Amino acid sequence: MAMELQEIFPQFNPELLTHLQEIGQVVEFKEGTMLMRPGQYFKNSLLILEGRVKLYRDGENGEEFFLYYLEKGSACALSMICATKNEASAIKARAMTDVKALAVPIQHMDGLMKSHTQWYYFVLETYRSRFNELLEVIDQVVFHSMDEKLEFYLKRQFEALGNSIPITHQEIADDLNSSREVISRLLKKLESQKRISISRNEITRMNF
Amino acid sequence: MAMELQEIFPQFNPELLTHLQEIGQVVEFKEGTMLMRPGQYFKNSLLILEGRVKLYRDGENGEEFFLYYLEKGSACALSMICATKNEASAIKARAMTDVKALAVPIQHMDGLMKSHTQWYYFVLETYRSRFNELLEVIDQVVFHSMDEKLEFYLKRQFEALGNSIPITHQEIADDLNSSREVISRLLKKLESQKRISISRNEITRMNF
DNA sequence: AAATCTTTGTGACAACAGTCACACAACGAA
DNA sequence: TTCGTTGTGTGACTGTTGTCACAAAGATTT
Repeated sequence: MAMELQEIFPQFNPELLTHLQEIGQVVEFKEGTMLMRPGQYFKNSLLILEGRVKLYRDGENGEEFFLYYLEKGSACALSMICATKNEASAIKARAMTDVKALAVPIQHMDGLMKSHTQWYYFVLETYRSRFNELLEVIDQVVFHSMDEKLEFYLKRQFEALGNSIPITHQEIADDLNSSREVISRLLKKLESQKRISISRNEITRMNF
Repeated sequence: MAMELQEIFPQFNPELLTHLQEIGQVVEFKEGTMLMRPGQYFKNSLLILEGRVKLYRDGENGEEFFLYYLEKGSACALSMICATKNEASAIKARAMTDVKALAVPIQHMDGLMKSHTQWYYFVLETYRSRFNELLEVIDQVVFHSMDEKLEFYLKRQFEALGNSIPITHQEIADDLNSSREVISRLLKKLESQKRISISRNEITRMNF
């Protein structure tokens, strides 16, 4: 486990890693589990050790809009932010695979920040990159039409999941807050341009 | 000036305030000036002392989408984030009024974080609230139609500027990345519902 | 007062996205 | 195999938003 942690967080020095192991606890989530629900309070900040977590923004009528993924080596910015303020979260997180994470109780956050420069940088960098990710999402929804949003979406999925995404048109539609028919049509267009290939439950990258 | 700072940042203790005054420098911006352009690098983190700054996200074709305002007592999250990472910014900031700000050189950020708990909380709180603000913006553009976006927009303007907003329909359209005609029509509808009243260069709150 | 510029109002139309209805294909279970 | 379930394809229609053209009202300058 010491080895493991060090590989996942190479930017942390041994003392910090040891400290994290002492105060943290490894927790596991089964695929499909919700790690976080809107309105829930945090007692821990989560560092992802293994697996993939999908973050959504929740609409008032149960819609779910895809924001970004968290993977090995990243932390949930919200769990850190809300944790420190003991505030309710505004997003939903679902384990896309079985997930292993290190839960660091929030009461240790202040101490870590002060005693470990690397932790402090890590937290700031986490905020910064999530913030930028949100800004990119805003770009997409504000300045682009559905076909461009879909391309952006697929690009991000390919980056995270490889050259073949196991997903239904309906799920894409949900992630983009659109409708299945629209997505199907746009996918057909991309397929006819030889940029992707479509089969049941799967989209494969070609000239993308 | 000591008095002034203390009033604007009542959560800071005297030592922190003194320290900030020593290392920081008061800078002024005339109305209309850009405090920040996309691609620009930061050397300072800005604390707003006076005036109102409008933050935009920039589109690829020169569009500007309104994100939020910064006012007295708040800091630019981006200037702190990007500052610490020495990264280029992705948003535009324009002084809506004459603005006075305290510029804190980035090389002092680490020290401040470590030596002043209140500064550390301030920075985290700044991130947290901007982050939530972005999430709310995403809500609006993703889940709502133009008339609802306009209502949300007006609500925020009324909150920031009082019961009368000096603005043209064209400017609103730009802020929402829509078109003047659409906004005019929707405003007319709100006026016919007695929720606002419209006159040239001005929108006044009624039952809003 | 006349001329000009800016802002707002409005109808007609086009384009895109969302909805409905329904057919059909792929897959798994009985 | 057959049946039922899930996923995909497609045409017709609707509603919202964006665009164009132009008129009119309100400011400002001369």
